[in-house]
Amino acid sequence: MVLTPRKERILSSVVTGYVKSGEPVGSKAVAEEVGVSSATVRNEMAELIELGLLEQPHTSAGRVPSQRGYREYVDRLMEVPPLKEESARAVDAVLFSGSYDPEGLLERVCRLLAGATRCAAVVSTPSGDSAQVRAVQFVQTSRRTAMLILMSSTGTMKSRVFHCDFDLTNEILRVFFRVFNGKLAGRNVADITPAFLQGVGVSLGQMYVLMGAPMRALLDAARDTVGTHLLMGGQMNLLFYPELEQTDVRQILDVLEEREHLAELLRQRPGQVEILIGRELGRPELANTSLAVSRYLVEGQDAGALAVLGPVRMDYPQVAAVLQYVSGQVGKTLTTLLRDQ
Amino acid sequence: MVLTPRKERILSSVVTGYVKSGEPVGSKAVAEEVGVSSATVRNEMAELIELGLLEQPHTSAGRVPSQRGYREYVDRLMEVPPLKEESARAVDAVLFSGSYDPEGLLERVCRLLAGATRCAAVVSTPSGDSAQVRAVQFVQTSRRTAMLILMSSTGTMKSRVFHCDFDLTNEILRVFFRVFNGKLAGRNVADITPAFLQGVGVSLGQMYVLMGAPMRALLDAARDTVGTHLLMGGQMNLLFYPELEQTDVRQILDVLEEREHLAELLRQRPGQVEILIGRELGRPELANTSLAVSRYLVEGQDAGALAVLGPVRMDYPQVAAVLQYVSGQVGKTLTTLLRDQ
DNA sequence: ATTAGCACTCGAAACGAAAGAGTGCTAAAT
DNA sequence: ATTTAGCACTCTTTCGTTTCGAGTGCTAAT
Repeated sequence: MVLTPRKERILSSVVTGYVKSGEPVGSKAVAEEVGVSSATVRNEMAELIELGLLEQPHTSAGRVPSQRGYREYVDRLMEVPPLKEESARAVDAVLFSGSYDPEGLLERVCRLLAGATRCAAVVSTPSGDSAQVRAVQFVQTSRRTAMLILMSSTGTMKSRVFHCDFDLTNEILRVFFRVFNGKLAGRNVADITPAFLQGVGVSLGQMYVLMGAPMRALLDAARDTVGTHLLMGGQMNLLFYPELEQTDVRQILDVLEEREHLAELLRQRPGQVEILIGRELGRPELANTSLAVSRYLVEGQDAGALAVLGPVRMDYPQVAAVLQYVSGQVGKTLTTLLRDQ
Repeated sequence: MVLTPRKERILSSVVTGYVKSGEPVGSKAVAEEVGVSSATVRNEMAELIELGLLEQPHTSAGRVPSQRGYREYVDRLMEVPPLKEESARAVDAVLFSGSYDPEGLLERVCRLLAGATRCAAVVSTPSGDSAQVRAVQFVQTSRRTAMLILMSSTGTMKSRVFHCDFDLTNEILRVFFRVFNGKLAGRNVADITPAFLQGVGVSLGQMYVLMGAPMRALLDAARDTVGTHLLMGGQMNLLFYPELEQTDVRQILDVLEEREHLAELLRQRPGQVEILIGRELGRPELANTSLAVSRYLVEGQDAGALAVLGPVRMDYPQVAAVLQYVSGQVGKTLTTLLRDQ
């Protein structure tokens, strides 16, 4: 689609105007911005409607961008400003405050994104597909309970408390430690399956009966390590947009609870902010929303995604700027965390 | 306030009718239920208005319970049915599934309450005021990072990962272990303050310089152990009630974010379900909501609270039944967990 | 003390007119 | 060939009016 420069300016003006006000934009307001008469603007806008880039709620109303119009704007017209110095500093502050584990970091990032964009934020944690078992630790927590900690090569730590119906002596815990680390160290976490543990069990002979509880805990922790987790925050921000009715919001949130579908949407090309507009999201419930996704890299490898869900009438340049900066910083920080190991 | 039995039946009928429909209740509907003519009901309702137990949105509309009317209903008229067998079983299933740590359990309970009542749920964890340090464990997680785990006598475990700018040898971790457990075991967790750690530091001499990071981690973990935590869930359920406008919901949720105020509201008498109605909550933003609180006991001691926040037009008997049963079971379960230690 | 009957009240829904923002089109100007 | 001024037209919004009906309050009969 090739537009004359003036049509581009008019389309941009309609988009920014509508994003700001939420009201259809009249030819007069656009004319002032573009510097031609309102009649000219009207003629041009009529053609933009022909092209399917604008819409008219009804004759004699102003114009509103169509979803294709937003697409054109996002793909070719908008400029993503660099993040303001002070905002960038605020982001960094959040990143470097607090704990040293990836999941905690990403949780803070999720809240940050929600706050900075006034939208709902979704963050996916790195998948642990390729993670290997670094070590398994046992810590006694009471006479008959202990905590199992599974540490992986990707820096995650997952713990589970388990309960045995016999007293856990130091002796027994040492045995657990020896057996688990002996069999597992260096293995792919993804290999820890019920079948695999069955196999381990057989080789243990009678000792196996003692190890049911820790094995269940291990399995659980492994599943947790391998899987991608979705963190969400700021869902309430969607209530701020009058074009999203209460019922709409409820439906949107229901869709967000379908983890598989959401995870699918986050699978975008890494390297830039990808934006999905309205019906492009493939769900009628989300037809009035847009999703901006930016994947982050850890050690140069695609690892996870940061995303923002808001109304179609979203401030795309602002959101893109935030996502771009934050995903870059998240990637760097996580890489450092990992390198350090 | 003494009401004739018939007035009681009429008030009950108005409350249940209004709770069910959300519409003002007319004399005809009540008449059918109570078995007298609508004119009689109208006369009685007029007196109930005099008494301040009912309200009339306008002449020629049906009646609506006033907040005092709800109060009367809740205090004297409603009967709390025992929880249905199957519901009780569902609750138990949630309690006994999953992990063995109190916080995890209470999180599940929170979700459960939200789902079962279609309201927002708030759960406070037991305070660790009186907790003593059972042990401090260190687990190496990478060359220069380790996890500190603080286990308390109340069964909680809080962990923090910390980072040192020197390599953590086994030797060093053993020293950490000896020092921390030597100085802390058996002490009140609440005593772990910056000042106290300063004191410990002085007695360590030069070794102190190594211990900054783990001490900060410890402090953080201790704060976490001592403090009461508020878990919340199902905030979105409030969107289901048309009488709560979008803006109202937003304000309500803002108030819920004020942890101190919320914690204050949960400080009720243990032993029964306490219900606060509308303005009794002391915040104009909450004037259209009610809170039902039930505190749970661990080892016979008041420990924490389960609560449900919904519209004033709440199904009080149902909510009370759920809370009563769940808080009983939570108390039992946590007590067992603790005893086992 | 209760109830039937009935006029009355008040909000909600339906309708219509007026106002106003913004358009589309035509003809003049550049 | 573009651009613009001018003007009639369209469609929503707003506001006042009317209508309708649920539900009441009161009175008189039971």
